[in-house]
Amino acid sequence: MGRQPCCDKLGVKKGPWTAEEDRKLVNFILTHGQCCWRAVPKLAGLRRCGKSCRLRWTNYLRPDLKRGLLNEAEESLVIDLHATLGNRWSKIAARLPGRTDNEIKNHWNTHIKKKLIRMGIDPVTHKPLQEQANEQVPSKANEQAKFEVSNHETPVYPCDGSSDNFSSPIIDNFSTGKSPSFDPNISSFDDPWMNHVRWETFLGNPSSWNFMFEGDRQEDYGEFGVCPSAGGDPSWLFNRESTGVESFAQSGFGDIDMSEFARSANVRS
DNA sequence: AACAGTGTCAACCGCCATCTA
DNA sequence: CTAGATGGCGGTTGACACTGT
Repeated sequence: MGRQPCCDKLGVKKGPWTAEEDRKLVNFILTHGQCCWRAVPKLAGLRRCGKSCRLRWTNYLRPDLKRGLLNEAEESLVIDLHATLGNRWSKIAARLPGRTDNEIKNHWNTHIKKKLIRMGIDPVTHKPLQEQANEQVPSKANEQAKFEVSNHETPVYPCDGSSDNFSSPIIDNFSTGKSPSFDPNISSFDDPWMNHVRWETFLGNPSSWNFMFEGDRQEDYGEFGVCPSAGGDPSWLFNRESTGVESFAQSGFGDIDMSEFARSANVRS
């Protein structure tokens, strides 16, 4: 009846992942693709729960991830999207190529929330904080907020639909179906790893999957795994059926013509 | 130098909708 | 049809780093 449990609770390791575990997981996924997470730990030789493997992959190891803090455009976009979507981080993340829901959630809680409060905006409702605050003698925080608003390079737009004049290049791009932060003609990957695995490199030339990490990742990982199989078939990147959701190539490079993508990678669609 | 307080973020927890035997 | 597993999601935690006293 039903399915088998996702993992044997006994003997399952928890806590931070080691470089060795990361290497095993990445090697496994590059070889077999994202399929049944329940089977991943066993097949990859990991004493981890499948759920933990999925999380580690999606939040940290996926090659299409951007690293580092969100830039101003991304931050503004998150604020705009949060105004309409609320705490649906996965939905918000889907609009920001290379960013994960966890990352956005963390950034919201540690940076944006405080920034909005300093600016006198309720981070939940996106409306100005209570009128009583305005009636009080301007506090230091309010003065600071005014200063920040007047000096903010990326204006904070009203998000409650109250302004008919509201126009954001970011949101405008969405209305036309264009991603605001990803231009396939320009390398938007400031991460050395991502630069290396840019599609024209690793899809067009799968043998290039053998590489060394650069910069700070090198000491953690050393030599990366090999290209999936001798043939280097990257079709798993496009295998929607296997996961039931968009693979990372599709979700991460959402605006690229994936049929062209697939053709160049000799992948059956 | 030692300690406390604060910030950051990776990872876990628990819930829920969906899937499947 | 149903019980139970899976995958996904949002909330929370805890370890570590950093800063202030």
